[in-house]
Amino acid sequence: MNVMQNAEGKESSATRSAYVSLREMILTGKLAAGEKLKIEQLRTMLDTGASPVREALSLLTSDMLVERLDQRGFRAAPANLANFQEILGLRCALEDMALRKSIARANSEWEEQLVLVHHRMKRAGSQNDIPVFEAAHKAFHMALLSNADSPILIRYCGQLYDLNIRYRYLAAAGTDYRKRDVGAEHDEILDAAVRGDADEASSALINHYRLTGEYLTVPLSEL
Amino acid sequence: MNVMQNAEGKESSATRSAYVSLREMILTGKLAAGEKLKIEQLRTMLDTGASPVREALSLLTSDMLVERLDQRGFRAAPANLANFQEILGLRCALEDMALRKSIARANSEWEEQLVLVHHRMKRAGSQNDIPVFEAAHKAFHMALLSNADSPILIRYCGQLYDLNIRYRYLAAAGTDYRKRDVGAEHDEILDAAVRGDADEASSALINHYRLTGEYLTVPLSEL
DNA sequence: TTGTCAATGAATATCGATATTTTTTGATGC
DNA sequence: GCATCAAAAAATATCGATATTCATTGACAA
Repeated sequence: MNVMQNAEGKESSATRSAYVSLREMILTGKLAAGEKLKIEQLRTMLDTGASPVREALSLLTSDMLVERLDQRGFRAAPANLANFQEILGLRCALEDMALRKSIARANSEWEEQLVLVHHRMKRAGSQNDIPVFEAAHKAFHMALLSNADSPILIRYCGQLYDLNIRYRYLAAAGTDYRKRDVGAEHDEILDAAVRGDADEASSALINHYRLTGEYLTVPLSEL
Repeated sequence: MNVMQNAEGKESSATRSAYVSLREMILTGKLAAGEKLKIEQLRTMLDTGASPVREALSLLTSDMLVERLDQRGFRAAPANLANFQEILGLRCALEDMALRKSIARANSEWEEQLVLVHHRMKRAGSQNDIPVFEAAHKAFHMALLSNADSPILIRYCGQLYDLNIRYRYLAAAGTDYRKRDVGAEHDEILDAAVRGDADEASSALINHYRLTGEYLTVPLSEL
């Protein structure tokens, strides 16, 4: 008894379950930015012991989603406009680096992977399945960088991606994407990447981020 | 009873003590790269309970000094030449960014801080007090970046600095610094930074790293 | 009023024991 | 010999209880 299972039915530890759940709750804002995270409260919430909760929170520290205050427990990482803008700027710089490295090492296998992941994202988008689209969207962006042969850089980009997601949820109420054709932006990035045009791909990617940034800055300025 | 104390006599938690000790042991190679980290072994080694050890190891995951294998415990992060070269390259890119931002926002307070920290480093160097010099050296390099107003970038640079230190220890046996005048390299960086010459400061800094990289690559190529 | 301090309540951190999982060992059959 | 699989051993992961620390409250004195 007491064996945890993940989505695919594979067994998983209580710590990992807690990690995944807490991560989700922080990213989507179910646990608010800056909020104190009490062990007991989370323990009952997730129906598990204190040890897995503490360990999961310690792990979330890596992702900059949780802060650890010595002898004073944990809290969800605070959110504010300056932090958002820093994340946006770093993403542009680091993903530019990673994308250029990826393109410099381009091969047909990577290009095929890109096309595939892009197709899945489009399909999920047309079916209006938000959670699936979100996963596919991240997969697409990470696939663009995946060929850079630089695990640490990829790790940083992934972290920043998630931190950015969080602000999307924070600003969700005031956001209006209607004036944007996000699909076209993605197409442009994909085309340039497959074509091997690093400058074009990078500027399309950065443009994609800057636009998102502008959309989010207004609602976030109230933080 | 059972109150932990840190160097300054201030109280500290068992988890923090374990974190600091384990970090030190991994950075200096007392715990070898790739080595399995058994809880029981560390528990007796640090004379503390299993919970603080586990939590400390989870925290060290943030720093990429420890890997967590689900249901299979922890291990010290592996080390190899490719990893070292990635770290070196990323340091050059990220510290270049941070240094330029720092210089762009230069003010007299920051410049004074630089001069002060540089002085302390020189003094420690002339006194041949290795541990103090190491701390002062890190303080100098971080001070160069500290004015960038970009906490996440600083965090990344600090992580990469520590990861790099680890390779210095790994390669220590075969390293020979005699042909280098590291002090002069530092002076050059400081001068350019205080002068506000970003291009000069950045190239001096990168040169400093590249030289270190060359010195270390030979002994590390046996890994 | 304001500041200090002790007492109380709440939450964190840690321990020791146990359940669970992985790894090793060794017996068995091919 | 070599693969397979069950039992034993080792290590991890988790629980429940307790010790420790932090936060709050209210009395008392300046």
